[in-house]
Amino acid sequence: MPAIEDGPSVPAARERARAIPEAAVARLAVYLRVLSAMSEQGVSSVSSEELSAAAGVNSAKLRKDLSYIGSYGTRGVGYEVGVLVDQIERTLGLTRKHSVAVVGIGNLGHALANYGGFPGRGFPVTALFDVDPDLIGIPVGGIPVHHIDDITAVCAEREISIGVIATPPPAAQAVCDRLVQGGVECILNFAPVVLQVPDTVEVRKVDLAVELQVLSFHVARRADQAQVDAMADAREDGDRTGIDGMVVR
Amino acid sequence: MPAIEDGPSVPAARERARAIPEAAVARLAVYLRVLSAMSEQGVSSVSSEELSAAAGVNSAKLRKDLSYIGSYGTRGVGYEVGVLVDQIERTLGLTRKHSVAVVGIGNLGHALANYGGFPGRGFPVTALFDVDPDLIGIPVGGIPVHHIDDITAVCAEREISIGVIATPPPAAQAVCDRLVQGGVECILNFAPVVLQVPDTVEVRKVDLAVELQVLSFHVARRADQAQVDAMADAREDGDRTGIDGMVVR
DNA sequence: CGGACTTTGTGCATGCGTTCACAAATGGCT
DNA sequence: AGCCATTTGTGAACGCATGCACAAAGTCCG
Repeated sequence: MPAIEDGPSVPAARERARAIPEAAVARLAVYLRVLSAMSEQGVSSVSSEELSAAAGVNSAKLRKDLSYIGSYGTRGVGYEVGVLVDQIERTLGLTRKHSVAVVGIGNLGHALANYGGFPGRGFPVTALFDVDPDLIGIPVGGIPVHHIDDITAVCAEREISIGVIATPPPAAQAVCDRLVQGGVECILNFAPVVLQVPDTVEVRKVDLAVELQVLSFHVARRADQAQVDAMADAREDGDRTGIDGMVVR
Repeated sequence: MPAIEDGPSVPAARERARAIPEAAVARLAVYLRVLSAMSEQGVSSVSSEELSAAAGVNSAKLRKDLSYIGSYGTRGVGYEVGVLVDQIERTLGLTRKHSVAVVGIGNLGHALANYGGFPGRGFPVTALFDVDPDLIGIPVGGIPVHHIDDITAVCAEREISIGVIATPPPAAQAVCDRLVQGGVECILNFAPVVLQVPDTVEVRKVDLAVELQVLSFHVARRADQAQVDAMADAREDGDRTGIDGMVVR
């Protein structure tokens, strides 16, 4: 175990963080949840094979993902659940609490606010905002609702690090601008709008319509494939099938 | 023009669908929304440059994405908005309506049910399910709630093509199994659980906790980077900074 | 104590997706 | 009619992520 050794040690550990592929980060979060569940069930050790199966990924990929955060496994044995949980939490920055603000207390906003201390601890929702005068002042999920005009001030004051936008599309960009002005550098956007932000700000988008449309694409692809198959079959006995014939199986 | 020649002819048009990268499909959905908005504003023609800017992507990528669905642009001019909308809708399979079932009428389920005919038409929510006896029979967003024991029967009967899981984590797998048994081949999963499904079924996952944790990672990365910068500065005048010193700016 | 077995960590090849850069095509202008 | 400006469509290079396959490392058992 090296002493302090300055140069390489600390920055190396820090810069490694930059090298983790985005996709791997998302998977680490999944591993973390699985590991937490195991930990609660008293499992103390796990192999890459078991963990990867539980997380639904390839075991080699899992090991590579874990290697991004360091070598915490024991060859011939596996990983210690507790150690892995700690290391992943550290890598994901979950050792510090991140205050979350939710803007737009419609159906979705309600759902988010009531999550309370978000799934898998560590994300206290500490501020809510809306335009509707009827909502302001009334607590939702124990948290009072402020007017969106106060976003900038409140976010700056409470050092909000993550802003969640759950407003109707037309309001999203204006809300986003205020969040940014209030010092928020990470935004989770549920509004179906492409947000314009300075490149110091990180945006992640959850778009229901897109998700459904991607699924729709797969339904269509499947139907087409079934049709192609049917035509291949039909060709064998004379090709009697109409081009737009629908195949139900 | 080849006669039957097996492979190429009709299947070519169909197989193209299979060749569209998943990532491109998701972007097509975004383009579609932007285009619809333009169409409503009376814009009839658009260049790849304009459209890509509005969608927040590189113009070359946009053109390549559009090329996956065919050549519908005019060189020197651009694309006709209406044509593009039609073609994308066709590719995404939006010409047929896809009935959607939502399972789990908690906060999130409510939000989903009340979306009504989902953002950007074409996804009527036609069935709701929950376990809570108090909810059953009472309409939410105009749609009556059934018991989850009836999932299989109702889905089969109404030819539901997309199932949305918005239940607590422990219930998710069982619900999923019933949806699959009812003939649902596409599932949108909001529960933080890795679903096990036959590989004929397509699952897309929306995981709030993962999204937040990825953002958290970025916050941490940024803080670390600031720290590294600060240490580099400090080193110049003697390196007095403690290793775990936090840098607030 | 040594050998066999297990499991990690990773170099390498493969494949996919993104980006560049340019030829081909089209409309408008003189 | 011919040329120029513009913009598409795509071949090719690049880069990243995935998956394989194996050496290194460690445990367990006889």
